[in-house]
Amino acid sequence: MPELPEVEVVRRGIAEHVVGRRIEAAHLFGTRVARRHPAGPEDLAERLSGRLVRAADRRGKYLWLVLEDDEALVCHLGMSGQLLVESSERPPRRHQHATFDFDDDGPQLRFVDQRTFGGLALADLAPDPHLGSGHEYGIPAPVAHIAPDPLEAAFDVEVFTRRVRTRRSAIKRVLLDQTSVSGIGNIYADEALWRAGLHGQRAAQTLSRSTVATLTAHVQDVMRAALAAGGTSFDALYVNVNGASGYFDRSLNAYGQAGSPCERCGTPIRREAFMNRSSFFCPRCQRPPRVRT
DNA sequence: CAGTCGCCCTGCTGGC
DNA sequence: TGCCAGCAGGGCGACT
Repeated sequence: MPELPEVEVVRRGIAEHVVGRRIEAAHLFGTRVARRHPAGPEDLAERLSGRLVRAADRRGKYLWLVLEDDEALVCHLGMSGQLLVESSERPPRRHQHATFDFDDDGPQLRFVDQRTFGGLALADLAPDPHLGSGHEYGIPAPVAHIAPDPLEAAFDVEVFTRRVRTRRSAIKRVLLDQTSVSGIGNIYADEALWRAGLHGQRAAQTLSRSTVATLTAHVQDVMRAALAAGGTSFDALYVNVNGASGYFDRSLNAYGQAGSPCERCGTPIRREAFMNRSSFFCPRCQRPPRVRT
């Protein structure tokens, strides 16, 4: 399940192996992969051919290839998407939904996605309203609605704190809301909450400024640690651009650890349903609120 | 408008 | 052994 660190690992791979190359031909298989591209897969493939890839950029879990003429190929990996750089001589991958050939003799780029929550679209780039964001080519239109992620220059902890303290919903819900802060999924939400000793169902608006600051720092720390380890992997669905799995999953303290002793206090980690998915937490370090939000 | 919910999809797992 | 329900879950449209 690629979240921010995993997507960043993929972005770095694209920057190294794809940026600076010119697309000779794009091939899209099926219609679902281009469902966010209103003009359809044929239009997308046609408009990508001949385009130079100038840069690889990212905000949260959205990744995009900067093309010429202020346009970008926006890519979301969904739950199981992979971008693979490998020879076109190799047999097609199972669940391979797109391939990109370049006008050199190098390997092709492949988009592979088992559960098909991911997708590709061509979009206009517009200047980022966030000051000094570091996104020199701008932000694609389909990404404009999400908030900066915790690892980018445009992220403002003051803005995020104000947002949290006006929200009537549970803090975990706010962490997962990409319009409040982007890049956090179920795994890193649970990990950051565990590190902060906060239960995910605590009402966001009851948290003090310093508690939000601490939580934010834990989000940043756990993501940096995952990034340093090359991303998290569980079932080999996540593979980086060269096909190598990450290994940060060995360091998870909460997510997926139901029944295992908490690293801090030894109490068994508990799993509970929340928002139609699972939450993992230590019932001693992360006291549930009296009134659940 | 803030908040919440259900659906999209495939493969693996566990229970009977 | 085989079958099927349940689970994994990001994002978005459709509601209240």
